[in-house]
Amino acid sequence: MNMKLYNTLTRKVEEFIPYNKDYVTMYTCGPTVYHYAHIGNLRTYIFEDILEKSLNFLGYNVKRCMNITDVGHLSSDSDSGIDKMVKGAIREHKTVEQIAEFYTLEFQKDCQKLNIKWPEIVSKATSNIAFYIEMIEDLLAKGMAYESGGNIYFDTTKLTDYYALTNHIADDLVVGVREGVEKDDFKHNQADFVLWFTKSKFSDQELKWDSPWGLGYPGWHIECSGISIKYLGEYLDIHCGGVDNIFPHHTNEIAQSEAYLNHKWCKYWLHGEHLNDQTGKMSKSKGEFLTVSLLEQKGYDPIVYRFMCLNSHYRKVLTFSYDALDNAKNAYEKLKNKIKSLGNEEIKTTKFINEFKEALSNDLNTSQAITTLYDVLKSDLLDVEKLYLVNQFDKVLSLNLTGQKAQKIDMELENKINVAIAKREEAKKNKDYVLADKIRDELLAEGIILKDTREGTTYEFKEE
RNA sequence: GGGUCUAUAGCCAAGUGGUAAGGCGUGGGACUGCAACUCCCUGAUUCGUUGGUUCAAAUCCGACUAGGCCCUCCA
Repeated sequence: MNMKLYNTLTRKVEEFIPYNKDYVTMYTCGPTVYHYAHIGNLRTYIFEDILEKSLNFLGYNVKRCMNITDVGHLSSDSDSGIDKMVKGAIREHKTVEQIAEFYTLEFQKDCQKLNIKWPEIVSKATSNIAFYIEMIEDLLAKGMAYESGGNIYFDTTKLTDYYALTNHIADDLVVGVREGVEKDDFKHNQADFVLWFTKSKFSDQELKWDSPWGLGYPGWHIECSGISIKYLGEYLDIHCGGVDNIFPHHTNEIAQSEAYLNHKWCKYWLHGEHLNDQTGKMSKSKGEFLTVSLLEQKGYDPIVYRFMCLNSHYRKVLTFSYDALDNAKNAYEKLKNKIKSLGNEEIKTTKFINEFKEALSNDLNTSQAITTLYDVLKSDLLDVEKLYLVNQFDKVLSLNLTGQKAQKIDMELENKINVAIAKREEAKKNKDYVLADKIRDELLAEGIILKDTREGTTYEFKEE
C-alpha cells in the first residue's frame, strides 16, 4: 500500500513516490542541546517516529538521519546574537561541550521513555565542519554568496523561488515584528542569512574553526543541509521538522542546498504542529516547563503522553492540559486492561491489517489507526488472533500495549501472596470484611493489586 | 500589514459529495460483602455563521466570525 503524505511544498496530500524504489531517505531536524526538551518539542519527534515506523510497516526501507545542534544556533540573527549553546554554558557554569553532552544524553533518555526510536544516523553539527566549508566555498565560487563585515552570507536575490515553502512576498515581510529582533547591517538584502561567522564580536564563542575566511563557526542553517547531503546523498525524499522551522530554517536549507547541488533536492516537506498550552505556544521560558521527568514525577507513564499525541493528528494544534492528559491516562489504562485479558498466546491473522495500513497511509491518521485497534478488540476474532494484531499494531504505535514488565516472581513472595489470599478468603467467608480489606490494603501497599473475579481472586503487580 | 492553518457533543476525535465512526467522561444496569477490573445500555434532527453550486453538502465555492502559528530564538 502506498503512503500518502501532506507536502508543505504543494500544500496537498500527495502520493509518496521516493526517488529510489529500494529505500527512502528521511532527514529530521534534531534538537539544539542547550536545555531539556519540553513535551511540545517531543511531540514532533513522536510524529517523526510514527512516520518512520509507518513507512516500515507499509513495506518501505527507511534510511534516517538526524542532527544534533551543538553550535551555531543563535538566539538572534543580529549582530548582537549569542549562541544558544554559549547561553546554556553560562547559565550552568559549564563548557559548551559539557552542556552538549549532558543534554544530548537527556534527550536520548526522553526518547527512550516515549518509545521514540533513535535514528540510524545521528550526527553532531560540530562533526562536519569541513563539509560546510566545502559547500560555502562552492556557493561563493558560484556567486550565490558574498562576504560582508567578516561574515559569509547567502544571497537570496540570486534565487527566483526563495519563498517556495511559504508563499511569502519579500516586500510584505516586516522586520522586527517580534521584540528583540535587530537588523544586521552587513546583509545586502533583508532575507539573506549567514553561512559562516568570523566576526570578532563573537569572541565569547567557545568553539571556533579555521576557515578560508578566518577563525569562525558555521551558521545554523548550513548544518542541516550539510549533514543531510553528506549522509543521505544528493536526493532527499523526506525532510521533517516542527512548523516553526518552515521559515526561515527550511526555506534557507532549500536555497543553499539546491544552489550547491544544482538540482532539486528534497521532494516532501513534512511539518509537525505545535503543542500549545492554554495560553498559546509552549515555551521554555513561559509557564510550566513541562518535561518528561515532570510528568513522571506527577505519576504519569510517559507513554500516556504518547497515546495522547497519537489520538490527535500531527498537523493539528493540540492543547495541553492535565484534564486532557488524565483523559488519555484513563483511556490508556482501560485499553491495556482489555488487552491483558487476551492471554499470552497469539496466532497470525490477516484481518484488520489492511484497515490499519489504510489509516497510516492516509497521512498518518493515527487516531483512525487506534480506532482500528478498538475494532479488533470488539470483533469476534479469537483472543489469540486479537493478541497477534495488537502486537503487530504496536510495532508502529509503540504504546507497550502488551509490554508486561518482566517480573521476576520469586517463590517466596508468591507463597506469601497466596497465603494472604487464602487468609482473606477465610475472612470473607466469616464475613470479617474489616480483616479482608486490611489484608487487601497491606498487599496494595507492597504494590500487589488483588482482583476478585468469578473464578476466584487473582493478583498483579502495580506498574511503575 | 502579509503568509499559513484550524473550527464536528463536556473533552479528544474520524469523516475527502450519498444522509454524523471511535475513545474518555457523564448517567443507568450486570457482576461484587464493598471496591477495582470487565461487560451491557446511554449521547449531535446536526458539523463556527451565512450565501451559492448540486437530486444530494460536515465535505465543493464565496463572504463573514473566532482562534492558533510564522514574518530571522523555537519542535
